[in-house]
Order: sequence, then C-alpha cells, then structure tokens
Amino acid sequence: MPELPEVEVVRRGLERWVSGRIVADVQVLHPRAVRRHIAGGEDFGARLKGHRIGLAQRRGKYLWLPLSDLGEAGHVPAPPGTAPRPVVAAPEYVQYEGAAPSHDAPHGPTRERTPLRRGRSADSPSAVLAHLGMSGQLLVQPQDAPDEKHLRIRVRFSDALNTELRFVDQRTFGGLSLHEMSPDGLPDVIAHIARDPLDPLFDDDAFHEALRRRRTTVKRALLDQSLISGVGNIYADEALWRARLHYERPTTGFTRPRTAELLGHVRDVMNAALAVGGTSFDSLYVNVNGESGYFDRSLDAYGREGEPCRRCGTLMRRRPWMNRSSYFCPRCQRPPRVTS
DNA sequence: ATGACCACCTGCGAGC
DNA sequence: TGCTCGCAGGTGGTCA
Repeated sequence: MPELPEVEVVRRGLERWVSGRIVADVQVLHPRAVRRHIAGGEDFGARLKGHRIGLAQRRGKYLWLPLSDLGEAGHVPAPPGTAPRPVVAAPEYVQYEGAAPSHDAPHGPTRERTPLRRGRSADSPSAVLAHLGMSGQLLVQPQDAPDEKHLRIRVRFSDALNTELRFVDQRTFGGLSLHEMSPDGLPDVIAHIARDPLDPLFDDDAFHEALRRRRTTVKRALLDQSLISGVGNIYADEALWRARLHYERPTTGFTRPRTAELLGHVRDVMNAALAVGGTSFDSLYVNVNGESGYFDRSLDAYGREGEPCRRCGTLMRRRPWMNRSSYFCPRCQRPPRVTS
C-alpha cells in the first residue's frame, strides 16, 4: 500500500524513535511476517537480540535498520580499509533535515546535503529489511498498549523508554527479513531496486535512455522498481495527470524534455505528499505513532472517477488496468493512437 | 532477455 | 441478515 512518501514518513519515525536502541527480545506472532528466513521466526529473533539498531535507511519502498555489533561473536568483519566508527547517537540527537535523503555511495559526486553521514556503515554487516506490502505498518507503541488485531512481530528494547516496535500487517504481503549488506551499502536482496527520484544520485539521463530502450508504456515503466523505485499506483496516476500523459503512452518515443517534465512531476507530487505526512485513505496507512497523512485531500486523479478534472472540468475516468485501476482525465490525457 | 500476468492474503462495501 | 462479488497503497515467480 504505501509508496515512497509514506515509507519515508515511517523511516523518519523509526530514526527518531528506534535508531540507537538495543534489541532485548523479539516475538514473531505470524510465520509469514518473517520473510526468506529458512531457520524460522525464532532464529530470526535470536539473531536480532542484543544488537543496536542503526540509522533507518530507505530505497524506494524498502527500508532497513542496520544492526551494529556490540562485540558478540558471529559477525562479518568490517570491509577492509573502512575504519569502524560509532553509528548512532541517542535518538534525541538524531537530526534530519531534508526531503532528499542520501543513502550510500560516499565516494560519489560531493553533493551531499545532509549533515549526517549516513552511508555505508562499516560496523553494520547485517540489517533488518522491511517492506510494508499493501497493508503493513511499523508502529512504536507503549508496551502496555493492547495488541493490534493483526500484530505480527513485536520487538522490545533494553532501555527504560517503555515503548516497543510493532509490525502490524492485515494482508501479510509485507514482512521483515534479515540480510547481509552488500559492498554498496544495500541489503543484498534489493540490489535490483533502482534509486528513487528523491535520491540525489538518481540519474535522470540513464532513466531517459532506459525508457527509450524499453518497449513498454509509461505507467508500466513508472511502476517498474528496477527503472525507478518508490512510485506506486497512486503517485503514478498523479504524476501522469500532472504531465498530461495517458498511462498507455509508449515510452519509446519520449524526448528528453518530456522525460524531464515527467520526472519533475513525480518529484513534485512526492515532495508535496511528504510535506503533509503522506496519503491515508483509512487506518491502513499511518506513521509510527499511528497518525494518518493528509495528502488524500490533494489528490488530482487517484480515486476521482466521475468527479470533474481540476484542470478542464471533464469527468475523470477509471479503467481496469493490470488487475488494478488507472484514473485519468479523458481530455487532458489523450490515449495514444494505437492501443494494443 | 524482456515483457505481461497472477498468486499471495484479509477485509470492506455494494448489491442481491 | 447474510451471501457473493469486486476492489484495495505491491512484488516475485512464471509464462510466452
């Protein structure tokens, strides 16, 4: 369910309320909630226990919590040539300044704007990777709060803060998993996920070339996480409406200015959503404190079937598309001449 | 190799 | 009241 802005809101909440704390105990209440971990939920929990949670990171719709070693055995040593250094300050000292987090590639172009050097953590060889799927939530709750109906995983910490981290997921499409970090600072299993459009190192030209190479249509391309990550059904429809592009428009003929304009709209709509806490239609998307975002009030396309286009007044339409829906203005977003 | 589809789940609202 | 159907923010595996 959540797309980049919603996941980023959650990441910020984790950074504020969870990073820096030490895992005391993990309870796995539903086996599907722990993914790709053959040894099972109990082993998953045992491997987290005693580790300090590093700075929450995100790429696209994935987020992860690096685990730092407190000195126990059984960990991959730091990569050669990288001096270990302390990962995190206490939560109170963590600051975050902008809408454009930078994740890795500390040797990349020196355009880093964040004061925090969040990058490859030499002393964090493994990480807990989280994907929220369609209905997942990460909540920081008081320990005595009643269990949510779909509570799947509970993480307790070894401090006196009296809050715990909960993974709640109605449909169980999401989950947590444990992974080694690859040399470029990502959990190994998400190496195929492209940078997201808010990443300062996103390569606009490479994206344009990839669009032209692909024989596909524009909405499929926007949803392809190996080309551009973080875009889902809502923000794809919103960006296409802003760019006046029909979702079935082939990408092959895209000019550089057209790609640039589309990317600009993707970034604008995501930043606008981020500024108001993301999009919530119901209680299924909330931040770590259980609060909804307000961007649903600002949607121009998604969910507006039968309502007037905010640009031209024509009634908006919904079309079944890939087992989901596409919302568009039939006048502003003309279909391509040849639709297969 | 690339592109297109569907299974994986639970719940809710509409219609009968 | 209660059934069935369609629909929901995503992804990976599999098929052509």
